[in-house]
Amino acid sequence: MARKKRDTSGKHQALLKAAIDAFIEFGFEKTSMDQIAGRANASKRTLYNHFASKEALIEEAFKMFLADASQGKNIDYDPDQPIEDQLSAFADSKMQLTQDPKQLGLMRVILSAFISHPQMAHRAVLFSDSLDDGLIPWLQKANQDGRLTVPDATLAARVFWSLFAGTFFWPPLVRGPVKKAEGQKLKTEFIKLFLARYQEGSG
Amino acid sequence: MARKKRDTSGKHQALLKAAIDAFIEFGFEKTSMDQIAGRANASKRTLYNHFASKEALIEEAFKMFLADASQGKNIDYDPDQPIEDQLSAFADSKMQLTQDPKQLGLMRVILSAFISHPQMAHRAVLFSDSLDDGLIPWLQKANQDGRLTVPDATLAARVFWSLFAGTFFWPPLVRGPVKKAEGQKLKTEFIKLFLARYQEGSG
DNA sequence: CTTAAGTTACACTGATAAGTGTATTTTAAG
DNA sequence: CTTAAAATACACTTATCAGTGTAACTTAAG
Repeated sequence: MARKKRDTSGKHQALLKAAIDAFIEFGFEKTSMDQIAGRANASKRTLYNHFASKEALIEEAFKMFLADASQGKNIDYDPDQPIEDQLSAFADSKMQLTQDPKQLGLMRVILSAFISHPQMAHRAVLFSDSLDDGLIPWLQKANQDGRLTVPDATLAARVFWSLFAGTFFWPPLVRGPVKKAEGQKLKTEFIKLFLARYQEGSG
Repeated sequence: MARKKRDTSGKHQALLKAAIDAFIEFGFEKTSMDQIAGRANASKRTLYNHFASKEALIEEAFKMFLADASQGKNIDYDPDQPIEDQLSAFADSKMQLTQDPKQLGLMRVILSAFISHPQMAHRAVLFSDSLDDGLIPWLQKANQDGRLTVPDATLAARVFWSLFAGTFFWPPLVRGPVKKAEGQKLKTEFIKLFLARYQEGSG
């Protein structure tokens, strides 16, 4: 006889959104639960009815980030498109992650939480790492197609991601977005580097 | 007639060291000034006589880090040594930065402080960036020597650092050191990539 | 309308912590 | 030894904040 149960997902989302916005603006440590409740036009008690603790909030925020980040994760292999154009498009889609101030802000918050709350560190593997996965099948297809020579697609994907993340993912977390013109120049060079190794097939 | 002035640098260093150790162990936010003073066997008042605030302490710690990091910054070009061996040695010296748990801890603390205290962000440029400088003169010499084709040594140095930092510098800050065997495999691949582009001279 | 789920207001606990003021004691330079 | 610099003990102010308890109020489902 489960009686009445109301849909409270609206409040739930509003509270979570308010928390994320506040974390981005003031940082995790400096945001109080009162602030969050106020921002969501809710009472603190309601906030605690939805989320057991402040940490539960950042956990939820992290889940949202992961969901967002895996959007547009895949790169579709197109046999008729130049290899470098496809790689370039893939790189662009990843670079957007740290070009959007909102997403960048959220990533900073999460990064900071990982660093100062070692209990969360076990989740840290997911941060940034799964971002290269989408490239693996693409590399395998390009390899089968004879347009690249990639004996180990997993390794090559990690190389590609290391190269890009070392400029377009990690540094912006500390310093803010990379400048457009500079970014393009580096991106072009990175792709040349990648193709120099995997296009002609050196041992 | 400046009278007596005693050398208090001993206490000063002890306090700073205690602060750094505590920051590494508990994190910046969770370390109290009382803890630091206690750890240095000093009174809190003395701590405040040496350092105006908690932030002054992290600033000092950052200066120490910069001093340490620029040690062994240079790579000496040797015309008789194989190119890849020299690059490998350079890479090793940089990789050590994040292999030492103590240094890694300090970098995490500093990174976290940068992220959660935007006032310090203007200093963030120095974090990680100057690390590739030492490579530029080496590349120029190798270029003059005809063993590499590097039209733009600054660009190539940035590429090299991006490639390595994307695996050996940034991720360890979040997840801890890279596993030895895996690290060697990736390092080798990175050097092959670098040489594929800059050894034979593609446009 | 009835009623229980959900929300609010608000007071409160318990704890931590940055930074200061000051009188007193220790230490080392001259 | 003398004396001023440096260190200490310690009480104190001011503030913040996570999380709880509870009684009253609002809302929507049946």
